[in-house]
Amino acid sequence: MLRISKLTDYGIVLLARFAGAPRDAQLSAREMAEATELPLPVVSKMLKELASAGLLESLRGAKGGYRLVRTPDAITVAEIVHALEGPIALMACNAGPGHCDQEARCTVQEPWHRINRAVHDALARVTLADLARPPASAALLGIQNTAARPATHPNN
Amino acid sequence: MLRISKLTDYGIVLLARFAGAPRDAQLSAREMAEATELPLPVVSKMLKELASAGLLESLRGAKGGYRLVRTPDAITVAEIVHALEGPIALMACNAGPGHCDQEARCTVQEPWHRINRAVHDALARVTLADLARPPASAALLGIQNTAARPATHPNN
DNA sequence: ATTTACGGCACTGATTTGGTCCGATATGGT
DNA sequence: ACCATATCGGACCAAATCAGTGCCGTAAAT
Repeated sequence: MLRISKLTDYGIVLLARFAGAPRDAQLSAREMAEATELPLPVVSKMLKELASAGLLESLRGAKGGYRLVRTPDAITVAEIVHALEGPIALMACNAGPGHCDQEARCTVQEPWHRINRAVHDALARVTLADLARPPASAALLGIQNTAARPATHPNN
Repeated sequence: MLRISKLTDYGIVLLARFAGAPRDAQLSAREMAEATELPLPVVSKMLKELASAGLLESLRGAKGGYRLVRTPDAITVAEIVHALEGPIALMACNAGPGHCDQEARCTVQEPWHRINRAVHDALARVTLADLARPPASAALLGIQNTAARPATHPNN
């Protein structure tokens, strides 16, 4: 299914909420759990990971919480995914040499690297600020295909 | 890690070999297993799946085997991935409505759909013919590459 | 009839995912 | 000083998925 894990998804949703909050807002795990209606332990876990990945800054003790280290427009989805799931690598060989025992006789590596790069770029073109922006203004984004095809799904 | 499963990878490698073979070549599971040095049961399993997905045609009985139904340039990587892993959906909500219980209050759906589409397009722009076309011109020689394997390959 | 090879399915072990819990530590308030 | 509130950093577990194997049936060629 080629999917991003549920936990990573949660992480992104959480970050998007930070991005949507007032600048430098500081939010606790509890607050975030309430806002998203996700179980507190999960929220807590993800916030920890995001903090240790350097995307959030943690403030301990009473009145503690987390806040964004950088501005939302300086954080890309590619970065977040990389922080939570490791390198964006569709195939093992995209994560670096030595991951694939077919390396020697594999005939498809090079095109595959191009595909991987294209996927990475697609994720890198969207920032956290874009995710926090309400639906209506989405057309302002640099990606052009929004208006034309709202109806049909890209699945298939 | 955002990865395509190993089995799907195998499937693609197998298809690429079909694409690299002479037009309408018919290859058995055993031949493919030898060529790729993958275990026969695995190869067999994947070929079955590819056949039932309609990408390969199977010919039963002695001297049986598989062959491509369409020409390599008419089969996209997106299609193959879809056939083997289901819809290309980075997030649950990309696979259709009802998959995500956050749907109501989720603020990031729309941008995410665009990302998903971009990824899909990246996969759709590469065809099996592209994968079968190795680094240089050796493709014209056909199947003999088991014996005349290129000594070096481009890395990264 | 025998051999070769696909078709379908069930099954297993290993890994990953999704989620929980707990003790330790840091901070603010009284 | 003390306590309540938070994060920190693990370990931990069940469930799902992945990767791979095996078996039996059926179809075609010789």
